[in-house]
Amino acid sequence: MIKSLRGMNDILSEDYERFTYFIDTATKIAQRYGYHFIETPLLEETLLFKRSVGESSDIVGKEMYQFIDKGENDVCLRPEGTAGVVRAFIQKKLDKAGGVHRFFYHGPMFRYERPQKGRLREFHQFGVESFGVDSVYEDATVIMMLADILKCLGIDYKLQLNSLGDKNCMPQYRESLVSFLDSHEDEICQDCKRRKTTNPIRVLDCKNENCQTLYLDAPKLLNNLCRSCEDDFEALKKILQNNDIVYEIDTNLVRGLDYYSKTAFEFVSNDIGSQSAIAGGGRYDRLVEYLDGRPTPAVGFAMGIQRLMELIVMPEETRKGYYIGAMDAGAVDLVVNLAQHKRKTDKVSVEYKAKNLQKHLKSADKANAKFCCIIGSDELKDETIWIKNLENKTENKIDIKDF
RNA sequence: GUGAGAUUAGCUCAGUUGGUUAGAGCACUGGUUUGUGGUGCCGGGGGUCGCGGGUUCGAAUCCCGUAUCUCACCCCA
Repeated sequence: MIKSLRGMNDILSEDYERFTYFIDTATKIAQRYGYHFIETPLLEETLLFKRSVGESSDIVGKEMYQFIDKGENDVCLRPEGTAGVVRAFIQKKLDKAGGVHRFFYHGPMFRYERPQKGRLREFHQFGVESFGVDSVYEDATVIMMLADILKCLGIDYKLQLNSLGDKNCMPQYRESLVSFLDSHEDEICQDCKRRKTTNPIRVLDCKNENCQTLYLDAPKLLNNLCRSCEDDFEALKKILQNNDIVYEIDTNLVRGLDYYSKTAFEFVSNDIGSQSAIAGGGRYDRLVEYLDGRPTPAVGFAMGIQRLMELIVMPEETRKGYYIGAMDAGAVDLVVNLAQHKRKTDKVSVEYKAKNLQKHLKSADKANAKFCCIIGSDELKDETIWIKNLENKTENKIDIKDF
């Protein structure tokens, strides 16, 4: 038997119901906030991700599905969604056009990782990107939209907030952190020694207990923000408070991708195993110019659909449509004919075999139909059809021509 | 990429110190005087016990390899 590749799953039946319910809900809410759908290719030039996500990240360093195509282009399957959207934004010259552009997207992403609960090699993200607004109100609005989506799906979450500073304060902070790490070189773990050179900020969310105790004395991001970053962060907290969004500050929250600045946030859940992040995002004011566009402020988020799936509270299922069957073999042709007619407007399931009433009612019930419609020998004779409403248990006979 | 555990019917799982034709519940299907469903009764189909080797008179059971899933690390949505 040929099986799907490791970490790549089919989505069907109940999963598909949940999946589309999520997409529909998130789409509806994003549109309320003025976002428009954008579809970008699954395959992009490798350089795009190297320059946006960053070579120091694990995603680019070891998790990309990268290969040389028949035209000898170095390409890879997208490991995340933002880079492609930014590329499209620049390619369509929207950066030069000015104004505000808000996009949402959803689709498969690919990372060559060891799969486990809530982590697949092919997984689906829903995300939004807002271009051209530098106001911190936009950061807050993006967070509130995400909160709206989760609330609408009945998902419990915790929101963690941090500010990563900008080009004025981040490099300075990075330096002071590195010199702090230098002075404790002998005490930090192997991973942190590696991070010190590749991506020093990442030491902050090291899971090692020794490291964490040590870093209590390390310089804090939030204490080293420049004036404008500081003001924005204060404003952000206030806006969220005014709009009843509960959050907690986590000075060690570092996003894994290089392009973030200022606002960084993560929505987490305790109910999905060790992969607790269900959505993450932040501001990335420098990314557009990194990718050769005109400098454009931007903010966005992405959520992992598979991680949300089992948390989604689905609306109660209601009976829908018709079940049509015959109790007399001679009525089957008529029943199929009536079903075709009814299908122009309603969901219909037909039973091709003649059965007794009890069997039909059971099947209709199983099919979750609202009406069970039967033609037996009596009905065949007087050209009527027997209809029972399975919700309120009322039944009646009507002329076939009125069905 | 590293370490640990798991894998038996469509699904959830039993299966004794290795011993005849590997079981249950649910699901599917047929029948139950062909007119009343979501909990009646009786029957039926369905498994190369993940895959490949090995030990043994004999392996679902023990050993080795391998694939996949799960968990932890790493990292992230």
